[in-house]
Amino acid sequence: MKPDDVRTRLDEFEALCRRRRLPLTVQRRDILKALLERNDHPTADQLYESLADRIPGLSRTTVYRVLGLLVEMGVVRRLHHSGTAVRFDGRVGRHHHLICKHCDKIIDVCDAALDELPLPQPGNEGFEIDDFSIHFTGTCAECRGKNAEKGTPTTDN
Amino acid sequence: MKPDDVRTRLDEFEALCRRRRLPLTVQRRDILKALLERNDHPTADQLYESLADRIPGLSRTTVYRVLGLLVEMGVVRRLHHSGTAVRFDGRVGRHHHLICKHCDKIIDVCDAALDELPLPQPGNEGFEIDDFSIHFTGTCAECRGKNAEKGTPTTDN
DNA sequence: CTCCGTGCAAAAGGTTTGCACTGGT
DNA sequence: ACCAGTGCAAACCTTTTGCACGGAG
Repeated sequence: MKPDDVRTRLDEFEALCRRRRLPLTVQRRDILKALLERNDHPTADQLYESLADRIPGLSRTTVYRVLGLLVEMGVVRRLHHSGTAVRFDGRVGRHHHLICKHCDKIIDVCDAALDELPLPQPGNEGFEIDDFSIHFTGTCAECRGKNAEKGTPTTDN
Repeated sequence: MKPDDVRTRLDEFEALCRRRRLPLTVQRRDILKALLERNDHPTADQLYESLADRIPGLSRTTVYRVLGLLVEMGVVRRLHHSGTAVRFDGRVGRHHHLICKHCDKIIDVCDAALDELPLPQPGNEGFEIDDFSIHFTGTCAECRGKNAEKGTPTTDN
């Protein structure tokens, strides 16, 4: 991410912390900064490694905790957010997924129209695309029911 | 998956085993069958639990090993196949990913045309879609180079 | 007899939790 | 002085590995 964008995002984060009365600690700021500065979707451990020398007494635990907080605040995202266990899919053909962000349920979408979308080649030369899969995120019927009862459909993640 | 489809898939698997001179053991067949019969993208452990009483001495290890074999054979798929560690993404806006199936590298795709695709609502009533993200799988420039040297572009995962 | 798949147990990551300490307010 | 964030260590969960047993060719 470009330095200017990083700065903007950090400022937004700072504002968000103030609004939520959350202390903006060095660790929080630096972990977010380190994540924003790289484009390679690092793991918690990779972030820890890259920060360990800059923030001497930094603990892995803190990296995990801060990342969890950032996700909860909506400032960063988990990729493949299902707990930690790998999930398997018996369907090998092209198909897509509905992923409920409340209960992590994954529902198959077999829709020929989606499979045949006229996909523009993304400008990334050199990458040879074999296949694709669309991940729709949202709220499943079941969780909608539950949230409707509570009257809080705005459970932003 | 419908019983007929399950049967078809199991037959294909049997044929594939014969072609590869791989023994079609009870465990292999039943683990695949259990996966095909459910639509909820189970974890290895969930499959183990559902099979433990049907196949008495079944071991978790075998479930993991057989699932690995099935993936390698192309009969089933891993969802979010990056190793085991969770990866984080600093971009929270709509964007997409190129995922190299050789080195697991993830590259961001920020392409307005992709973001604005006229997406048909999948027929799944009740699911409220907030957003989506397209996962393109293939081979990154770097790995293409490596495989070209080796002359073996068929490093199937 | 040999080979390979399996089961068990132990190891190897990755992530979370309990508890004490510390820094800012 | 208080509260929340942090660090350390240990626990926990998922996955892999080493080794011995047993069944099929």
